Amino acid sequence: MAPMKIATWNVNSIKARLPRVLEWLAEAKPDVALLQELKVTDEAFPYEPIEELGYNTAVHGQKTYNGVAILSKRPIEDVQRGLPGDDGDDQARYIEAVVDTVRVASIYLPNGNPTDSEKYPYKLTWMDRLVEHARDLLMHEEALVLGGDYNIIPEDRDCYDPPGFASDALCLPESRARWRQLLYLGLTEAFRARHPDLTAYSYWDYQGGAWQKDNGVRIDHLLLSPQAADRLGEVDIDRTPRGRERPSDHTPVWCEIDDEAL
DNA sequence: ATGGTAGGAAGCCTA
Repeated sequence: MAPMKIATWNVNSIKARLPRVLEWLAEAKPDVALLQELKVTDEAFPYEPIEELGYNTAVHGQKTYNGVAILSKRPIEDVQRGLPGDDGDDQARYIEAVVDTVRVASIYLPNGNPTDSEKYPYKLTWMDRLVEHARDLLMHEEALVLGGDYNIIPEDRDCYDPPGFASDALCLPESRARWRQLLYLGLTEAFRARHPDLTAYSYWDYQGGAWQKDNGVRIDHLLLSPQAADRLGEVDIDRTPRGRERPSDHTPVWCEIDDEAL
């Protein structure tokens, strides 16, 4: 079998972005696509044109805000909606499922700005819950890919203007400490593992000509369990969709998971 | 220059 290509993309409204998503699926042909910020309910998700391209779908939608999905050319099994750890949290930011030999999740981690609002502590406690859930998942000792918009700039070199972002929720020490907690569990960040010295971004603001100036940040990530990291093939950021008409402000990040060794 | 742009909802919020 060919390697499994797994991509993550914050589409910023699946309705507004449908032409961009369809052409990207047809061109990039990911086996699994982890989407975030759908901004639609489950009922309003555009299943038909996506299924016509050969994708199965698992959606955890929400009106106006949030919403995540898993698209897969192979069957989707054992779908789990919502991040465990707080039954009172009704924001649709997490969906998990098994595809072939790999467990995958599509994650839309809270932004956390402004930091003097309740949004910042929500981000931090959400990350605490993610750390706890990742710890549970790693106990299974299986191939696991946690992909999504983490709203975390891991290091200053992942940002075009570190001083300008120093007090941003994407960079603050409490946010980065929780990001490192995920890494300390034994998760491997795919892009940095494959490209130790590269500067590359996955998000550019719509404002101020950020794309044209390459004023970007790298906040979309793929975190791999040891069993997935052992099978890691190529990793890259596909800048093409960001340069098109009516783009998302994010662009896809993808990796290959090779077949299991015999 | 505490602006600017995009999306969705409904005349503001989120990013």
